[in-house]
Amino acid sequence: MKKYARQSKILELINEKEVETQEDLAEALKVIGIDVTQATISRDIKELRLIKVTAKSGKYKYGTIEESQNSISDRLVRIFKNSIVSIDAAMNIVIIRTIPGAAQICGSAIDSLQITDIGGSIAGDDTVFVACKSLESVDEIINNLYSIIN
Amino acid sequence: MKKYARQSKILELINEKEVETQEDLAEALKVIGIDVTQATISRDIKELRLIKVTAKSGKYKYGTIEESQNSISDRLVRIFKNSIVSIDAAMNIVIIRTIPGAAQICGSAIDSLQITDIGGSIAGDDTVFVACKSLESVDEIINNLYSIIN
DNA sequence: GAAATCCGTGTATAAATATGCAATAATAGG
DNA sequence: CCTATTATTGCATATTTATACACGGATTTC
Repeated sequence: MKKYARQSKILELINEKEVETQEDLAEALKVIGIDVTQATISRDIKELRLIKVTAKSGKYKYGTIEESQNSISDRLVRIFKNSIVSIDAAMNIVIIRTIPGAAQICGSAIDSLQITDIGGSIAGDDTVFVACKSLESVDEIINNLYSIIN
Repeated sequence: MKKYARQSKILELINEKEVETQEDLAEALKVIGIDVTQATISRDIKELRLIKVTAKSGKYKYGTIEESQNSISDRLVRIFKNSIVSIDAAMNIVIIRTIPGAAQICGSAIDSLQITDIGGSIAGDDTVFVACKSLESVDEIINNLYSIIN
């Protein structure tokens, strides 16, 4: 049963360097004396639940879910940036206008940020209403949102 | 700029049902009036940082990193199960024997479980030493480990 | 100890995904 | 309003990944 020793090595390898493809991985393994085909690696990767993520370079690389967690909200922030048209307020409601169809996703983005003093949000097609728990917190929340965009 | 509206829909779709391939996604989008090719979806998926995960059925499906977080340690537990040969103790050190080459990965598994009273662990090739903070906690920790295996 | 079963793997290939290039659309600058 | 620049997308295809099938070796069963 050499499978787990191999899988262990695979984890090591993808931690050490950016492995782009399963072929690459197969080659790297061959160097250290483990000789398997891409097919086997495909199966290992499935078992290990490894995922292909985009490295800083923009290239793909294999990684673990754990290590990718940092970049979670990253994604939302990026979408956020690109779809917000304006931010305004009416009493304790922050009104965010987005490009058409993007309100839902911006809503989720905001929710996932877990900003204190936000009671909740509701999103239509191009507008998100964010309910602030107090009038005092509105400005801060707006600033908070702006800071994400910039 | 219909891109973000589309990406928003993509997120909705993969939440609603198990989408296996990018082609499937393209078809589902077509149904709701969004007509794009697989190539575009590939790019969207890269931007959204969606990942292919194994659904309960064993099939692949697209998902977000967030939703896959539950299954994180899942993986480690599975490896754990399959590579542990024996668990024993010497004073405050729990000694875990694994199949050759699997000690490292088991060590990481244990670390990631964040069991209280474990000071740390060190792994060779087929043996892991787990340092318990007190003699009293040893039994409990061993039971803990056994329960994972079963 | 032969037969049946299971597991891990390679081979070959189908299936799925990523991408270079070109066209088009959106945006900005004057 | 026109031009330059940048973004978005499709098409075609290269690249990458998953898998059906077959096989060998272990393990179990009777």
